[in-house]
Amino acid sequence: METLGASDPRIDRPGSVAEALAVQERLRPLVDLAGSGPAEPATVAGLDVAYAESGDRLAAAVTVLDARTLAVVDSAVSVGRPAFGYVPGLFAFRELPALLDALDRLTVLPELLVCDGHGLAHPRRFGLACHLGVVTGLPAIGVGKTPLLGEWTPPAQRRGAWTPLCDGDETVGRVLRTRDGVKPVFVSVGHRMSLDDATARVLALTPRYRLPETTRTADRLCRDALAAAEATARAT
DNA sequence: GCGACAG
DNA sequence: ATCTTGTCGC
Repeated sequence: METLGASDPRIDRPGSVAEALAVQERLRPLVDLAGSGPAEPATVAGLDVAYAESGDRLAAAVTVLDARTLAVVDSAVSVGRPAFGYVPGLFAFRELPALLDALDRLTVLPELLVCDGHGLAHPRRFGLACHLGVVTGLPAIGVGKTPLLGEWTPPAQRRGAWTPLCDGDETVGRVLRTRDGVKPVFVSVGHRMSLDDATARVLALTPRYRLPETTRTADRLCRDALAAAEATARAT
């Protein structure tokens, strides 16, 4: 259950901030902004990671939901170590190896990835959702709980209301109210998905709570997996 | 120069 | 992210 070492041909494992920035610059042009993904995917995956307080271990989880019923139809976890320090803007390098390993363990290939973090709403327009999308080739969207950058005004209190998230002249995402009167989330395009479709998808995934069912199920799974790994480590 | 800064 | 108590509400 351990994350494989530093040998995943799909990704780079930068050893410095400068190297990580170079990787983002190189991959950024590969993001598909045409929205070539299915407007109504049959399956949607949620991805999330939990960290041990010691900071030396993490658990990544992916849950695949039936897009219509929101029932979990598959899931997988991967326990490993953070692959990079936490640096705002380089966040993806920290979780990518473990998330890809978890994706590899799935039986059902999801048609859309819903990431816990941003996509284009990123200083170099290449947040975790873009990175995961490009590396896997799957449509992806980013849903952040707090903004990384951008100017915005609060959307109306009603579920479904939204305002643009802007970085200078560019609209990099949307501030979306997923529940009446509850703090909004920050939606941005990751890969092969339009902002309109991404918004519709997030609303379809939030019939009851602020956060998408995808991230909620993945969050519970990675927390449980981490707790189990910690318990095993303690007993060994 | 001084903050802000996804998880 | 994680650490943390109680508290308000359905």
